[in-house]
Amino acid sequence: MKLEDAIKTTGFKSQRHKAVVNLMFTAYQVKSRIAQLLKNYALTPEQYNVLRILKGSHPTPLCVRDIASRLIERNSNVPRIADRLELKKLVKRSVSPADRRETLMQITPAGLNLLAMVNQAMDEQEQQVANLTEEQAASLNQLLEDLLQE
Amino acid sequence: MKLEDAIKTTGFKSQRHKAVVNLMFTAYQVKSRIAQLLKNYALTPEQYNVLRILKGSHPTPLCVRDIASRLIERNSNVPRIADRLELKKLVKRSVSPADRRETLMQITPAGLNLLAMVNQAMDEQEQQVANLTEEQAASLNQLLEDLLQE
DNA sequence: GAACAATATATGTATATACATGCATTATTA
DNA sequence: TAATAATGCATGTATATACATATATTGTTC
Repeated sequence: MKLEDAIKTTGFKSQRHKAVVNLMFTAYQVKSRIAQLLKNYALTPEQYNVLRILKGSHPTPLCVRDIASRLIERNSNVPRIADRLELKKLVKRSVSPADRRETLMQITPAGLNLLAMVNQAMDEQEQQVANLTEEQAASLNQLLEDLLQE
Repeated sequence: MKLEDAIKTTGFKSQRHKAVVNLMFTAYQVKSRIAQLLKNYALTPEQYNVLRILKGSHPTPLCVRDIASRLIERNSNVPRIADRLELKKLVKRSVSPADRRETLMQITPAGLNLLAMVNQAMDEQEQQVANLTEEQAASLNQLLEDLLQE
């Protein structure tokens, strides 16, 4: 569905104005599609992101601050996301011996298995999530980078 | 800050993959900038969007369903956002005479005043929120539209 | 027109965001 | 080294999202 129809707008005052709304709309739609896919595995997008980060460093554990610094949403509350992942036995936590203030997190074998299944499903549906050629994607990346420059 | 530095990633497997992450990241950054600006007026982005929608139809009131259908985030809980706006006396609610199931919402003069101030601040800072020329914005709009096509 | 279905909104619960505060631990410095 | 500052995380509160359910009202149909 086109943006104007989706949010019942008749017009934008400029392409720039439309682009800001379009950016929010498109990000929301893509996130929703990903969330739907993840629902089959009882994961939220945030839990999935934390699992991916932990897989990236596996078997080396990461402390809470390290995980937070790799998340897009900087105010995500990693301890509470970790609570839910730990309940599902997808990660385990331990106190760092080097600095007892730090909580180390590590993905479990169950977490790795689940992530492998999710990633396969993601790969299979990648064009349904975001239908772009490599050339279009490169253009988009450049524009998004420009957009944030002040 | 560049995307790779911001989320401490060393590489993406494709431009397409990077574009999906970049889309989320950029939308989050822009929304955060807007949220910061709105904080000066004690509004959340969601409250601001509802106010804008009500201003668009003013003085004609809208029912809850009409507002929801104009929001990007379709699962926003309009009754509860309305609770907060009503507490601040920025909107008023009434039961529809035509259909007593419907709750009509209308922006108040105080709401219109606040919105006028916010919109002026937005206009003054628009390049800080999203730094794009009209040409770049048009390209971005086309790419975002393509992205969602299945 | 009574019974049932559909609709509109409100409300409840789980998760997440945004931000403040508190506690334990480590680092600094006088 | 004792006092203080800084750090890392957990936890509390307000708001929002996602979705299920409840209630009131309206529409439909026999």
